[in-house]
Amino acid sequence: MQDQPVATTKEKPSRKAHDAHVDLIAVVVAMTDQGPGILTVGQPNTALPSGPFELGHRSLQFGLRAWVEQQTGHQLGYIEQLYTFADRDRLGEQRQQRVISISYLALTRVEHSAASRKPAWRSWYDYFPWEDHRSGAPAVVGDILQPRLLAWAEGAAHVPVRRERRQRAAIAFGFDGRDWNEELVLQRYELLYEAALVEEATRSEQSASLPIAGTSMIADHRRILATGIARLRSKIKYRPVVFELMPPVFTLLQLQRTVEALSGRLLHKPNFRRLIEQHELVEETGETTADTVGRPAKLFRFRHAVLDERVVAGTKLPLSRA
Amino acid sequence: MQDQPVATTKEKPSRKAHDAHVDLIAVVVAMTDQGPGILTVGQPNTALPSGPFELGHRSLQFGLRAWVEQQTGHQLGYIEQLYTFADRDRLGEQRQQRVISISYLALTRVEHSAASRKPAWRSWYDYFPWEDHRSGAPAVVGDILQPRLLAWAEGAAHVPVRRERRQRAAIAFGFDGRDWNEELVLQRYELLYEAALVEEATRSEQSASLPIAGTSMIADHRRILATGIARLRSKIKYRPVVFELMPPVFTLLQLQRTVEALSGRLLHKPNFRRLIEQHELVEETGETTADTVGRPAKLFRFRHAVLDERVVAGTKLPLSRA
DNA sequence: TCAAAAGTGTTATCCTTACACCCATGT
DNA sequence: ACATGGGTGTAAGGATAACACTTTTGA
Repeated sequence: MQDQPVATTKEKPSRKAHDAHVDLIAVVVAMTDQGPGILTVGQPNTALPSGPFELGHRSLQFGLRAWVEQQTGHQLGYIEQLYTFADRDRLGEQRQQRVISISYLALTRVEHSAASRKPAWRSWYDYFPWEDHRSGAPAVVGDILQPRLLAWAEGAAHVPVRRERRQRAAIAFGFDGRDWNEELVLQRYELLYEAALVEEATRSEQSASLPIAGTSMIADHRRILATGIARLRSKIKYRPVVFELMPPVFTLLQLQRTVEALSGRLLHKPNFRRLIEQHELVEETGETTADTVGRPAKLFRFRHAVLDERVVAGTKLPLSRA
Repeated sequence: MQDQPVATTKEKPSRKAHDAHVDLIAVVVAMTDQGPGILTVGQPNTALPSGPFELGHRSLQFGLRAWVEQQTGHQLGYIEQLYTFADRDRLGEQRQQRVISISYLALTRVEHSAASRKPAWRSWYDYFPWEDHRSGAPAVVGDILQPRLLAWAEGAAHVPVRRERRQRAAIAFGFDGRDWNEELVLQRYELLYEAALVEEATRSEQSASLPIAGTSMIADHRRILATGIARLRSKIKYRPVVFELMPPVFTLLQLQRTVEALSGRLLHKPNFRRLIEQHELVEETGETTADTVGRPAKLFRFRHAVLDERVVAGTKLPLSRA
């Protein structure tokens, strides 16, 4: 590594002029009794843990860990980067400055210890009630969102724009008999934002419009949360990340319930079990549950060896024989 | 959007203390006559286009476009974010400052115009010669990299570390009869870096060690390039991004050659054609090529409609019937 | 006629999906 | 007995992979 990491062919203007403030933001996910939980801060639980990146931080990830620990008392395990974006910020005077926000997705387990600090876990469906399709499509989708989105679409001045809005809404929310796609979390939030159906969209306006859908969050934290949920819903399909959320030992139904909570959809039990066992993701412990009801279930643990053996995902390109 | 985008529960220290310099770096890919090309700058073509994010830039992406255009004369189309990382930088005096690097992947076409400025395209296999398996595994892998990597593995003090190094190398490079996985570009580069087989790894050392494998780049640009290639090799499998690199009209063989160039592997022609046509990614133009040799081929164009209709990828979870 | 590339047919195999059914335990 | 959850069998359908083969052009 060099001291001057970027040498462009052009002149380098004086640096101070465009230096930026860097914020780290965490979407921390764990399974709670109330469903898929995210770690929140602030009094009405409307913010994600976050804080500025400081010179004392050894790296971006260390800075993130430090802030989350300081603000919630929770220690992070698995972390991956989500997205980086920039906004204009205003300093005390007239001068403007940049704010760079670097967001991360973290997966952990809740500690049931009697620790001094109780981290504030909230179900992510509090913020995105339209995302939980485990009991079929929620009423809010057909009763409220669909008519409002269509009204918004028809409100466009030009025909092609109307058509495009209708189509985007139909794809994102599964209107007109289309399938629900649980991965389109961000697209759905963005549509609701554009249609001013979420509180965040009406902040800059004078129009004290009707905040309709779900609990809102400060700044753009809910958009970041949407990004995190989308990433996780996509990733559980091709990489064994669910196990970061599971206790060391679990039954297959517990595993299934977790995947269902994350994806917001019900799964087919026999086929789910075969899928897991066929991929050799788990191994029996030999124990069974002393469950209160029903036949005792075998207990399993994650086969950590799979992380070494395979790289999990397969091809999809029709390779020719070597 | 609010002016103060992040409100933590903690005190906010004075800002200037930890403000950071922000750099934008682009991995710009296009198909050239010499294979998969990346856009380079600098005299021996050892740098990616890059520049600082400035207050005048409307957004990160606009800043990136501006720098690439200014440094290479090339206009960008498709852009996606790759990764953000941080390094410590030294200012003039003793004071340290942060440098945040935000990297992007861009896909374009080369312009065959007689423009004043000729952008400097280089085959990415100049920098990663071990990644091209279109004519089978390159000699360098078996002749040089394998013995050196094994020597490096055996150089570890402890047995478990030796074992782990051997296994990582075997998985990444397909030793011991394992399949080659073209997506592990970054893992391979990191292994070679750890084993000090790339020039970048020997810079801080006094040891004027032997730079073995491929053309090196300044700072960590080659690592960023590896990240971009890996992302692209992965993405062409589940999203129709190849077409960003194709001319408006093309034959199926040209399309196949492009995918082969990107993935570094040969594909099975009949099955490739069926795959493309089955997914309805293209439509015939009605024209055929006036090709110099062989039977004239039908010309196709990308069906842009697929971007609206489907979201392309399928499920992978065993959903229960609604 | 031959080389080179375009293009079609067909089969074996694997994975996914759906349906039907049996097992073990507590109340 | 029956409710609840655990667990197995199997067959249809689709996608993939491998093989063999025909077609159309220019040299």
